[in-house]
Amino acid sequence: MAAQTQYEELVRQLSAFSVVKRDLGRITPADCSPGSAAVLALLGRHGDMRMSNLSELLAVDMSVTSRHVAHLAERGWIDRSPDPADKRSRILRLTPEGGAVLAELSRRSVALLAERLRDWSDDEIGQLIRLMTRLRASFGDGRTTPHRQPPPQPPPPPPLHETTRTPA
Amino acid sequence: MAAQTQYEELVRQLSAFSVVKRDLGRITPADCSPGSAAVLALLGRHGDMRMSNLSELLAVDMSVTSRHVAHLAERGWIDRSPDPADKRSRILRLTPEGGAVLAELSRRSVALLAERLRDWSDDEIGQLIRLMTRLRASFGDGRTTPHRQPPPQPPPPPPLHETTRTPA
DNA sequence: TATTGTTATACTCTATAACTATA
DNA sequence: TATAGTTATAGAGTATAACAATA
Repeated sequence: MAAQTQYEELVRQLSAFSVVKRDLGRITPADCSPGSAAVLALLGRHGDMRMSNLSELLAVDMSVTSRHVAHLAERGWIDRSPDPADKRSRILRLTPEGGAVLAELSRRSVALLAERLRDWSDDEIGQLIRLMTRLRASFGDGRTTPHRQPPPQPPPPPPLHETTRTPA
Repeated sequence: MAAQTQYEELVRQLSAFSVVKRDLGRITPADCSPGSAAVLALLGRHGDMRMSNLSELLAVDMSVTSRHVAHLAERGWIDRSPDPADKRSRILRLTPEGGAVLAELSRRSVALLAERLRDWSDDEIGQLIRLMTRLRASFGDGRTTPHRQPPPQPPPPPPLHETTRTPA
């Protein structure tokens, strides 16, 4: 059980943390909002999936996911094919064009982080990732989510879809 | 220099981290948005200050601060008195009513965190706070310019344009 | 001329609710 | 009846730009 001061400090850090996200969100390519970028990244990382699955990974309502996906589909960056097993569902898939956008996106964010985290050691970054992952699990789990994931496991970068990953 | 995989994983964590903030933002008292709550917390923590100072602590544009502050002032939770030393400035001060709201706010957020972080040790929480603080510093500090920097990039013209979603 | 703060405007993200089409 | 997904609407956060008052 932590001290109250610690909790209040954590609240403060969380409250002010948006600045990091905002900064990172500025590098998205034209016509690709940070929200859409997150969709591309998840599709590149986990491969094809359904709306509901994506929605869960994004931890937002499906209506939100739907809009981001529609935006990307309009630009030809992802594909929505009907699920033969359930005609209500649609399978989302990154297109080659979407893969290119994702690659550029990835390049830019890695470049930004490499510059910002110049002074960080691998171990420190690893610790931060681990703790953030765990915090998300502590929050996202016990509530709205009808689905539990084995939490403290930053999913290893899974296989990318064909033309997706930045080769660099 | 960290591995690219680490950077990409960190991007993923940052992208998904909003869920924690959203969850925490749900506990604010009536008429007090998360943004306004942050203002109350900073005034309670640092004492009286000017708009510009508050704006810097919040790490948002002063126009944003101005709106939050106006909201709180309308409710009598903070006070805006003219600065005798500089008539352009206004000194912000928490009122007793504002202090009460802040106390309730604090109570609720601490309660929420205590529940969510049931399994965390003091040390782990301390580490998370330390790393988040450092990450914020790495981002917010090096450059006060929240603007696009065309810095060390005289690179091969990528297939995508710079982000210009919110042009002049 | 530069700075402090306010206001108007616009854009993104989000959830809720109503709706459709399947199951 | 319940579920997958879409759309409309509303609320919060933010930045930019134009403006007022003062330095």
